[in-house]
Amino acid sequence: MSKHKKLTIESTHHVRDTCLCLHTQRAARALARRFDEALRLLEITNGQFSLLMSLNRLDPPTIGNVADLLAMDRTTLTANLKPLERRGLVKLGVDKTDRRIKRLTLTAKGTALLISALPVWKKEHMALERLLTGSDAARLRADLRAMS
Amino acid sequence: MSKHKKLTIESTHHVRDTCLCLHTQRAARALARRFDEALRLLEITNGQFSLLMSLNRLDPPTIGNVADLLAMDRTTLTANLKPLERRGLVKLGVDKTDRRIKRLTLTAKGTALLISALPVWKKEHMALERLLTGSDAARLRADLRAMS
DNA sequence: CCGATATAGGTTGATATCAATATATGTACG
DNA sequence: CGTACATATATTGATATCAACCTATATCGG
Repeated sequence: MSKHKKLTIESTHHVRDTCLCLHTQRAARALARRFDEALRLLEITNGQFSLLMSLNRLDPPTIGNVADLLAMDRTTLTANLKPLERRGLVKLGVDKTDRRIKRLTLTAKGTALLISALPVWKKEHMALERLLTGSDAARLRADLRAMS
Repeated sequence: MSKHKKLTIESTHHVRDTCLCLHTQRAARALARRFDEALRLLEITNGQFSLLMSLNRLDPPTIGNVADLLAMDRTTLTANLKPLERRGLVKLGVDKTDRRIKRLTLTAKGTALLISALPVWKKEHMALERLLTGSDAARLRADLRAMS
């Protein structure tokens, strides 16, 4: 009996209109394109910007630290670091007391890049927030965090 | 003068805490993992589920139609269709009156797959919504659409 | 009909994403 | 001390993502 169910157009519309995963993937793609475009002159992507930014700490973070912060698989982060290391924006060093651990540090070049990227981010983010008039950006962020 | 600015920890924290692009990418990764995991037994990913679902229409959509709906680059969609076509879930046909256009249709196998995926999606989505207690899911969806 | 332009889609190359799996190092217990 | 377990990271293979560029088809103006 249940094998012979039909797939109605209505159930498709319901998924399409309510699925928070789909809505989030859509927004993620659109926002990635928007910020990639804004940052293009600096030759970094939105993801590289966020990753580099997360390395600006007093104590150099580990791969695991950053992967957790970005809600990203550790192996994805390993892959993402490669082009940044190749370009001399990031340096990987082994921890002194635990040789399993790698410490990630921004190079001077990486820091300089972030300094010039900051106003670009600021401008683009203000433009983005203007799309949310009537909405509370803080609540949106809280919801996104709750789903992460 | 402005060349010698410093990159403060505070500005890093500000970006990290407010950037809607970063928050959305994080949530998108986490939600993708969550739904990929739920759908694993059916051997489809969240993106394949959304893509297949968007083909359930009376008039078979074109590549461009679906790419717009998913806020996805046309060339990405072309790539995503390949494994689905290989597995016999989707069929690509040329439009009769305009031979530039391809029409995408679900096969019987694709439809059957969606029918068994629907309750999985429903269960997982309800669990997700429970993470948003105290928030309005409709407003969250509206905000995500506004940024797309 | 023909040349210019526009539209639909595909191809290539780089990076991104993750599961499954493997290696290396550290820790705890017997 | 040494074996078992745990932790941190890397490698591989598949798919996802997009920009830049390319091809094929349609349409429009003359």
